[in-house]
Amino acid sequence: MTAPTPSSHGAHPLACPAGTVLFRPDDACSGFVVLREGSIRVSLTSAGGREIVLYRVRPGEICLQTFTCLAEGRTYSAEGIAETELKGEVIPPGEYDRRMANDPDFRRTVFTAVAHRFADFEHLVEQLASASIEARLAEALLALAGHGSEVNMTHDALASEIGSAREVVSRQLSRFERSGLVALARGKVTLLARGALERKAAGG
Amino acid sequence: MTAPTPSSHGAHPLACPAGTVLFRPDDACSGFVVLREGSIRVSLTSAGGREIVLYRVRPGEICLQTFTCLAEGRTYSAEGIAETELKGEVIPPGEYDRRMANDPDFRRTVFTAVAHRFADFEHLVEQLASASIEARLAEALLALAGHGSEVNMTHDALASEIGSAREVVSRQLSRFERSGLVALARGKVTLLARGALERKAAGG
DNA sequence: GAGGCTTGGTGACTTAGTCACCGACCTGGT
DNA sequence: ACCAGGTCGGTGACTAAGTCACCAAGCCTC
Repeated sequence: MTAPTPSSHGAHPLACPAGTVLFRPDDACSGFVVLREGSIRVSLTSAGGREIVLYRVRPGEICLQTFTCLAEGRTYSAEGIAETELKGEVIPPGEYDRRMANDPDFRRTVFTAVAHRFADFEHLVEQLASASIEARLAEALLALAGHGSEVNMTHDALASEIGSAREVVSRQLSRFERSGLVALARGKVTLLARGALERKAAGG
Repeated sequence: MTAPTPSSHGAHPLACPAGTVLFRPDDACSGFVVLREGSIRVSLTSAGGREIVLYRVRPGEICLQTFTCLAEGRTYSAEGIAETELKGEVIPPGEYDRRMANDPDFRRTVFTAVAHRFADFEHLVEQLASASIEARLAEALLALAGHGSEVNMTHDALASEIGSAREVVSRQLSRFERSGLVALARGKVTLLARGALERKAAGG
């Protein structure tokens, strides 16, 4: 998959530091974000204060929220935060519409990205509806560690990743630690046994 | 919102009785369904046998599964069943691509529908992540009853609607019945107090 | 190095989900 | 009509998950 190539006309540059709030619920959408560098975390916070991370936008991917807002002319319903420094372009709504109509490559890229996101969403629903905390946490740790073996996040942040509560995550991490699967330190989880975690993630 | 107008070329008619399985996980997608009459229930069944209804396709709406399959050239990941007799057309993949490229109205309709579906999905995730069974069941009953006041479904089917278990639904329904919110009969729930149910659905 | 904030740990409790089982109801056949 | 087998719903007992209240350890700033 390639990122949509930004047009030289209409698009304006996007550059902001880590921690920037890009959008909140009820914000109007200022344009279609084409990310070149960095990572955006998109999350929902329910009435009870429970937060859940829906997905992350990385270079070459799209922000589904933004797509939805542009297609229906509505406001955002989730929150988007820059997890790292961001670089990219913002294609304003008019320009976005024009390119969707006239640029087949752009259109195809957007579609494929939307479809892909949807598959992720389905996975999220399936996990929420039927996977154990043990499995969801193991999966999240593996995903967040990437190729490395460290996850630098608080238990609270991990709870948001899987849509659960901090205490629940703490207790599950303790169990993982006692089984020798991870090592714990303040704000950090070190994976010691990927294989075993993968088995847990698969529900074994 | 208007349904995409079927082309006189390429599309072939769809007509099948209630209960027909339209697609299962891993099936290839035979084309884009434009529904004129009826209702398709799309659900996921996880490894543990837990089923959850993702959404229903009604006239003027689209099947997101199908969109995903066509956009990425992949197989289905969920199951689609005709809840009622269906009438409509199937637009084969090639024709679908052509119309997405050349027919702005068709394209806009598909986009809007995809965006709308996504909003529903987000709501589902939010509910799964943080709403109580009481609230989810109340909401489901109100949605399933529509303008009427009867829901002709078994407790098992209701459990699939909210991604829970039959026993849990039975117990919650008993509580609703004791509070005078519903009346219960085999395979049927009658809503007696919509207002109170609406309050429950909102988390009150 | 004291005070305040963030992070994590824990016990007690509530809510939800699972398992096993039973009884009521429905349907079709004889 | 009666019975057999299937579907549907109810229930007790247990486990898993989420909530609430609180405390202790680390960390940061002044």
